[in-house]
Amino acid sequence: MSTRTSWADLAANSAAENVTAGSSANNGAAGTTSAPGRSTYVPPHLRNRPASSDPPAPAPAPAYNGPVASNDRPGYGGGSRWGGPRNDFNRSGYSGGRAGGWGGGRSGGWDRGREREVNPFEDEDDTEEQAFNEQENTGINFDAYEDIPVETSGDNVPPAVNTFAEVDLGEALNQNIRRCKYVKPTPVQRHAIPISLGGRDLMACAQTGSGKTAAFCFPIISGIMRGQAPQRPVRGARTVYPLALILSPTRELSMQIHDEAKKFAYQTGVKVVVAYGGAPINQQLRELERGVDILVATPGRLVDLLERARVSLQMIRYLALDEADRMLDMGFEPQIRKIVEQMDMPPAGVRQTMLFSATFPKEIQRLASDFLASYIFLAVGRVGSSTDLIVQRVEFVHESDKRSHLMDLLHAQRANGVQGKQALTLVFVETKKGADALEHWLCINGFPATTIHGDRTQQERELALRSFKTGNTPILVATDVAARGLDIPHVAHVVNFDLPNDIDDYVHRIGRTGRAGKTGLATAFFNENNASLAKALAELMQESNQEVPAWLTRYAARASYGGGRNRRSGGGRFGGRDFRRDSSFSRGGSDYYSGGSSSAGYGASGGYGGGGGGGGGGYGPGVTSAWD
DNA sequence: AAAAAAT
Repeated sequence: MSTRTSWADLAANSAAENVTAGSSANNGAAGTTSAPGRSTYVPPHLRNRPASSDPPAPAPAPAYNGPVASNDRPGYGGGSRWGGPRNDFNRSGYSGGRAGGWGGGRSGGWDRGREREVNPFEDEDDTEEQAFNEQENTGINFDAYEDIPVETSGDNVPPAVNTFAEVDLGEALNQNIRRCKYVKPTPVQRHAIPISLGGRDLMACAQTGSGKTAAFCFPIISGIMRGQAPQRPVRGARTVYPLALILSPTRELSMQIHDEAKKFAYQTGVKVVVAYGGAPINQQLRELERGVDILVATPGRLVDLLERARVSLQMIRYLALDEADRMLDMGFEPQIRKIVEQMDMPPAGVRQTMLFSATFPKEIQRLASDFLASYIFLAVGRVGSSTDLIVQRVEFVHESDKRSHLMDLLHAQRANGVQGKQALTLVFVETKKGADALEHWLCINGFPATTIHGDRTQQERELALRSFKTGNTPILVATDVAARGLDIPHVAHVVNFDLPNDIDDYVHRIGRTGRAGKTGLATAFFNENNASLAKALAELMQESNQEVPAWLTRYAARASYGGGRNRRSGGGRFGGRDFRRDSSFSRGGSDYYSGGSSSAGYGASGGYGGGGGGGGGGYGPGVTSAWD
C-alpha cells in the first residue's frame, strides 16, 4: 500500500544503522605544501632566510630582521613536540578569565598556549564514540572508491596518492591522523592533497562529508609547520597576522571547520582561531591576541576585524573558501572581493588559493577564476550522498496538505523508531517565519522540534543544533542556513518541506544525510509552485539512479520554460565540470589557458553511466569525461 | 522573493 510506510522503514533502518547521539568528524587525509617555481617570487616560507624583501603589501614597519614581532611564535622546530618557548604576546591587558592556574604571570611565556591546549581527542574516549569512529572509517566502503568518477584538468596535474604514507605531512600531523583513525585518504584527499602540496591553486568539487575539510587543512597545517617561522611585521601591537585564512558562509560551518582544524593541528604548534558574528567580539579578540596561524571566519566579522586593524592579511600564504560557490553568489561576492582583493592580502599566484564546493555553476567558476592562478580543476563524485546512498523521493503535496503529510511521515517513522529513539529528521523550509511556525505546530502536536534560522540569536542557533545532534530534539526545522556543509551524524531523513528554487541548494540540503557511507532518505514535497525546478530535479534524480515519478517527468517536459536558470550547472554530474573546457568560455586562448591536460580518473565506472549527457547539455564539442 | 553575513 502506501509507499510512505516503506520510506519510514528506510528511515528507521538508516537510523538503526547510524545509532544516535554524539558527533564526530569524518573527514580524513593528508598533505604538505611547498610551492616551488611560481614565477620569480619565492614565498617567505620557502626561503632559508627570514623574509626580508618584497612583502606583498607595504608594511608600515620594515623591521623584519629585528626581534620577532609581538604575536609571532617561535619556529616550528622540526618535529619537536614542544617547539620551544613561545614568546610572550603583547597582551598586557589580558586578564585570564578563562584558565585557572595560569596566574597572571605574563612572565616566562612558557608556551601557555600549547600547554593549555585542550586534547580534542579526549571526548572521544567513551566507547560509543569510539565505536562510531571505527564504524565511520571502516564504514566507508573504500573499495567503492575505485568506482568514484574523478576528473581533473589543468597543467601538469600532480598524480594522486593512495596512502597518507606517500606524502610527508610531518610526524605531529600524522599522529593526529592516526588519532582521528583515518586509515586511508578519501578520493578528494587523494587528489587534492598532492595538488596542494605541489603549491598549486585548486578549484575542487566534492561533497562535504567526503573529507573536504581535511583535504585543505592538512596541506595548510603541514605547510605552516614546515615553513620558516614567519617574521611578522609590527603594525600595532594589537594587529595579528594569520598565515592562512579559511572562509565559510555560515557561523556554524565556521565553528565546525575550526573544531576539525583544531584536531588536526593538535600539538603541532599551529594555532587555529575562529571568528564569526553573533558572538561577543571581545573573546574572539583575546583569542586572536594569543596568536593565530590559521584564521577560520565568516566574512562579516572578518571585515569588521580588518577595519579595526586587529587582523592583517598581509602574511597570508593560504586562502581557502569553503562552499565557494555560495561565497561568490550575489549576496556574498562584494564582501569576498573586498577581503581578497581590496585589503592587504597577497595577490593570486603569491598566496596559494583553494576553492571547495559540492556545486560549481559555470558563472561562479568564472568569477572564482579571478582569485586563482593557473589552477587545477578537480571534480570527485561523492562517497555517499545523492548518488547511491541517499534514496530520493518526491511526493506531490499541495501547499495546504504539507503539514499533515509531514505528520504522517513522522508518525510512521516514530512507529518504526529504534531503541526508543526517534530517527533524526531535518526539515527544510523556505522562510524564517515558516520555520518558526512549523516548529510550533510540530511541538503542539507532540513532536519535539526545534529550529535554526537567521532570525534566532546565535545562542539559540547553537543550542538548537546541539539539541538536534544529541537526539534530544530529533526534529530540526531549518532554513538554508543549515543547507551547506554541516556535518550532523546520524541524520536519517531530510525532508524538503519547501523545495528550494535552485537545484544546487537541493543537492546541498539532501547532502546532510547519507554521509560517510551511511544510507539516508530524502523526501521532497513538490507542487505547482515548484514547476521551475521540475526539469533539473528529474535530471538529477535520474543521474543518481533514482526512481523518477511519471508525473514529475511530465512536469519536467512541460516546464521547459524554466529552462536555462535551473539547468544543472555546467551540465555535469555533481556540478563538477571545468568551465574552461566549455567552448563558450574559452575565448581564443587568452589568459584562460587553453592547454591543460585533462584526465578522467579510475575507471569510467559503468555504474555512473546513465545518460545524463543529453539533458544537461551545453558542452563544447569533442569534450569527453568520465561522466559523459 | 529568500536566506546568509557586522554592530
